Amino acid sequence: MPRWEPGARERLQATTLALFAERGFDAVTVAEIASRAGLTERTFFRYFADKREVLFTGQDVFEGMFVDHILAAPPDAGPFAVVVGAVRAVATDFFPAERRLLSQQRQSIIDATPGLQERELLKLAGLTTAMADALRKRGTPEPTAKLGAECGLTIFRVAFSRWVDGTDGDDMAAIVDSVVADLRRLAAAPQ
Amino acid sequence: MPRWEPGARERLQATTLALFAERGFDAVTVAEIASRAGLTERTFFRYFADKREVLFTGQDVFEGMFVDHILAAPPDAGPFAVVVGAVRAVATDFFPAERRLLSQQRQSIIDATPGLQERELLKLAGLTTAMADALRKRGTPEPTAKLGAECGLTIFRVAFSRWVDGTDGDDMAAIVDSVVADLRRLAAAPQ
DNA sequence: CACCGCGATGTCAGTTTCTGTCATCGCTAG
DNA sequence: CTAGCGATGACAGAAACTGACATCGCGGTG
Repeated sequence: MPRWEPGARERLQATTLALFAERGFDAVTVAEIASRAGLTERTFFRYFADKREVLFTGQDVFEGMFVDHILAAPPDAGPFAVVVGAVRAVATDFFPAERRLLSQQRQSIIDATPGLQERELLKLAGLTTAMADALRKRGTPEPTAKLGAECGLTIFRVAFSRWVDGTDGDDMAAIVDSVVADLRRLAAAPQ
Repeated sequence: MPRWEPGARERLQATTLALFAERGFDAVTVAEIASRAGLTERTFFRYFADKREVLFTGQDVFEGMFVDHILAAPPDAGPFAVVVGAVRAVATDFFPAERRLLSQQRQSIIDATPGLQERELLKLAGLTTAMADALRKRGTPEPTAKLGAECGLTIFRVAFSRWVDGTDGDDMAAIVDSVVADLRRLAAAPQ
């Protein structure tokens, strides 16, 4: 028989989510998480850089989806259209209606704790630089690449928060389209 | 004679900035800051909520400038124009050419440390919600208010980073205008 | 089969950030 | 003169992390 139960990382993550949801980020100690997962505090920190990071694993995969979509877009498409397409595609793939309750629970944990909001914002900032890099790789020049990536993030953020709220339907793609339309109308308004 | 030297807060802030610039955020302990300022660690935490917060004092004043400009705009102006006007005005008032080197030094400290970037992003997120609230107070309806505020932040961020880089001239207002033009062109492009 | 080394985990000690609580003592109001 | 206020110190302690080394199943090698 193996020396330890397998799946340490998964156990740690599950325990963490449960405890955060139950009592809030601040009231949960790493020692407690580890103990409930049948592990040691030290082992927790071998898997996760810090207590917050548990909620943000797989960010690189997420980022990669955006980047892949941007790089795979037709070469003659404009940067705004490319970014919007990537956001719509990822939004649809990554956030099906079944996932809404899970996202909602995760988001309510984050929204309740400034420290977790900070981490989320940092990850999203990483996403914009990844998108800007991808745009640049396609030939988009510099002021526009950064700006396009920021717009993409804005669209994503606004759409995601509306989707999680659940007040307007469940269709993430439709919400994205609606936000894009709002944004274009807004920026097109006469100065 | 008074029991203690006056200006504890200012001493702490000055010492902190100097030490961060000299050796980096991580290599400086709060105990050391306090000791160099002739105070105690405990007193440091009475003035600043945490070690990072020293770099972000006066954020409420900064936020207030944006809000005031938004609320003072002519009632018939569109949300995008209002936000752009506020960004341009604050940018001009708050970031004169003389301040560039100071901003540059501060920013290089922040950019060198993820923890400080997190805090900066949180403060900027607070700025957008403040701007969105101000827009709403003017009568801008909900999807647009949030979106307008996000656009304002995007413009500010991009313009500020260009200004700090110093590659294109020193005139913050001109940079803001250029970024706004880029953004409008970007969003206006055919899908 | 015996052995050896790898890899995941444990153990322990230590640093640093941050908090609660109470003591100190100039200054100011009455 | 005295009482209390307000800024600071002193101290203890929790909790988040880190570094160094020990443990020991397992898998491969001879």
